[in-house]
Amino acid sequence: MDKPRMNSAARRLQNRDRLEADIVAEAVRMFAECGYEGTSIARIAENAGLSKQNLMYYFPTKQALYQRVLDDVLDEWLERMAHLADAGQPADVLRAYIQAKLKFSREQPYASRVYALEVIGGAKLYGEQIRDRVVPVLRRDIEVFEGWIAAGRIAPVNATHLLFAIWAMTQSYADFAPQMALVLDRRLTRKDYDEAEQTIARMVLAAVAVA
Amino acid sequence: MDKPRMNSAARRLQNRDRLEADIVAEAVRMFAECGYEGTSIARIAENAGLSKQNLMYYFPTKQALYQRVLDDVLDEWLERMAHLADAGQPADVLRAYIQAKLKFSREQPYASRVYALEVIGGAKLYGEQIRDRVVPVLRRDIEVFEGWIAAGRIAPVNATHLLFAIWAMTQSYADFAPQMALVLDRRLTRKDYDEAEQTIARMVLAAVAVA
DNA sequence: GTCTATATAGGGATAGAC
DNA sequence: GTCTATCCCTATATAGAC
Repeated sequence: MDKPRMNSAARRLQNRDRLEADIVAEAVRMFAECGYEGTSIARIAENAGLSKQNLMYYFPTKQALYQRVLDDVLDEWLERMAHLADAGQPADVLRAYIQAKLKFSREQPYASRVYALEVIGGAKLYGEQIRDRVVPVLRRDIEVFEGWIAAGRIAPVNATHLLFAIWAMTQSYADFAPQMALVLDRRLTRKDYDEAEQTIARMVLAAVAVA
Repeated sequence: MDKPRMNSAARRLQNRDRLEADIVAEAVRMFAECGYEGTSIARIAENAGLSKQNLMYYFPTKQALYQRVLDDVLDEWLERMAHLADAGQPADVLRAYIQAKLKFSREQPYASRVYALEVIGGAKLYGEQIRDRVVPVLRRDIEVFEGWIAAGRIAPVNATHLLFAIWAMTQSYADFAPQMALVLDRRLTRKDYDEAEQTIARMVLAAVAVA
């Protein structure tokens, strides 16, 4: 991937991108585990392998780093969830939606948790972005459901609460995984996620009366 | 309620109980809004109407106060949820369970959120109590579901994931209420909770194939 | 861009008078 | 039980040398 003849300015930019990505990855993990206030930039820097002052060269304030973390979380999530409701049979779309959201919980648990922590705390630092980037997507999904109902393609359920339910069930496999692990007396495995997907899909599809 | 002839020792105890309850109530709210590290005992004390040093007379450390907060949250929750699965038709028990859990989310959103924050963070400070007090209850519920399946009273679903799903859907009406408010462009009302209850019950009952 | 040094604030916790 | 005063630590952020 590295072009040997790349000029120095481009190499500098690439190094910077890589370093920033390392910092953000460590920040996601720590913000998820310890919360915003419980995480110090010194420990993020230490775990990312640079000094606190050096980290602050790349991210001038803790809030800037936090915003960047949530920006990246949303970028990744929106990219994965895009175009899911565009077309197809309701049952297939719903199954794909559940599968994609659950996959995100499994593959990016820290991202899911950072987002959840922000929402639970009242979205005090990131509410505007949620309003601008997340809410329109959710509203569009609800409209898709309502279109299906109007067309008689699924049973008449409350589309808003149906979406909230799907979101809640899939999200909890990231957020509440620690409690699930205590109940199961072991960490969640890939098989658990597959069984979760089947159970959730069964509930949703049975409620809207499509196979 | 106050007996005029109550002796001074009893009155002192009662005042202490009331003051501690005020402190805990304020602590629940602040821990839910700002997290453990984001909440200072000075601000809890200020909002509860006493000095920081005086608060520390009643709760010697911040952790002690936090433990007390979670103890009280669990007490309240366990009391409300007790005896729900003891008897009755599966459909009635499931409906009552959903209703009770959802009512807790509506009436004690801060309690739900403090608990959620602790779990999301990996239950680092309260994991042992969750293991001792919550997990046995959840396992018993799962066994009840499995008993119904074995007896052919409900369809054969994955009982564990069914319970996780019910927990997730009801819990989210406390934890994710801020995001729901953004989607609806208004705060959740009693009517929203009623509609949520109907939608969740519909999903659960349809999945286990009982009316 | 990375380092040493430091400013400045706030937090939890303690001591001791009353 | 409540107050004043204070210790000690950690945190974010900044200044300036190299």
